[in-house]
Amino acid sequence: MPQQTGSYHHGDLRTACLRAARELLEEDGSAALSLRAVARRAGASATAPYRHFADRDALVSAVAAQGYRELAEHLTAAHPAPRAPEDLAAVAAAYVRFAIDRPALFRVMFAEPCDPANAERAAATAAMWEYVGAIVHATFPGADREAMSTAVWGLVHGLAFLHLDGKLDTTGPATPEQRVQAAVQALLANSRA
Amino acid sequence: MPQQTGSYHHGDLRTACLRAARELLEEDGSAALSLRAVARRAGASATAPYRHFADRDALVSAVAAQGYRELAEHLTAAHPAPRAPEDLAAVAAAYVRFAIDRPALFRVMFAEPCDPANAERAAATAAMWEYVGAIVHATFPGADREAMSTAVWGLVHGLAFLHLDGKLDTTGPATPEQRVQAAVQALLANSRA
DNA sequence: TGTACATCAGTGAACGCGCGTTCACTGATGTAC
DNA sequence: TGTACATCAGTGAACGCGCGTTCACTGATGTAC
Repeated sequence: MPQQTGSYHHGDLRTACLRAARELLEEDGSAALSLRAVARRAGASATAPYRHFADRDALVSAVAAQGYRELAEHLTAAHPAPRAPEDLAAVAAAYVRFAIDRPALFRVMFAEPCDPANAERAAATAAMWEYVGAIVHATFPGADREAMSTAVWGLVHGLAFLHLDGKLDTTGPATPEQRVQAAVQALLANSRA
Repeated sequence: MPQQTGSYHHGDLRTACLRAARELLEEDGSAALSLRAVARRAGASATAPYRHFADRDALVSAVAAQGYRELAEHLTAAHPAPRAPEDLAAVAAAYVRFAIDRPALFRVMFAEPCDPANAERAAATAAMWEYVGAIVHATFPGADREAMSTAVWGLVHGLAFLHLDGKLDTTGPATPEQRVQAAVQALLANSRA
């Protein structure tokens, strides 16, 4: 029976690789992840990761999947049960904050071409949809759930990328959170008028 | 006096490189552009582009700038002078259509790390902001222009990326345009209720 | 408890690849006389 | 018009790089007796 946490040669190279990948992403700021660099950082030979990942794509997908889970936790922490538009704006701000704090990870999660059939990624995306759908439904019970979910995710996702790519004028004193909340509220307030 | 359109060795390698880059982007679907591949496709030696571009980044920025100009034209063509939310939804749909039809170019424009100081890119971004600001102001004269522009660009931008990255459930019969318009309208309609 | 064996995580050399960039060059074009 | 020269776009060899992946291997660990 193989042991999970034992002290085989490395101990837990799979976890070490994921941690190394995260470190590299955060240091570089670039979303480019190489198997060799990850192995190096994990203190293993260049080919050791092949014992744990079928190929480079599998490593990248595993990192992305981890990111999806963390994002879900981060959003839940921002507001456990959003019911009002203001709650939703807080979650939106948290989404953008997550992207700004982990730009390379966020790009790996969303802007990197990858195997679309990867089960871990597909499951994570589905979970994200379920989450967005649920809070949208709680906030706008009467709305077309699918359309509204698409709009809300689109909005926060776009705000995240515009921040990441420096497309927003950040010369003012406003924080990203303030900008996001102002944008969301402007949309709602104005369409009410 | 150097002639612009003459028949020097190649004629107009700069233009040929840009065209080659576009072809490669459209064929690959990948946003990765290499100077060597571009030169090859343009029928020149690997180093010929250095007569026209300082380095790889300059080439990529030139391609991106071209993309920004084309996007602006594309949006203007979708609706010359948007004044109502419906007009805006049409422009939003055009934005997403542009991204779907030229995914690799769109990624080069927005999701590729690049020299943020590049003048051509900065100018294109500024022009984009002016355009969005103008149509937002025409459609919602009373709104906070900056916040509303941020929200609108964020929304369409996010919808574009979610489509590009296959994060939307596309199993239904709806076209991307319909999905985008439904999303935009859901947001407006519901916040009115 | 001790020994022989099986497993398999990790190694390290090697492969072929395409890349960005440099450099001295060549040769077609344009220009001065 | 003809010749000598200057310009400079494009060439091709070469550099050093990091990459993904393969392969036969080694050696620590766990297991059966």
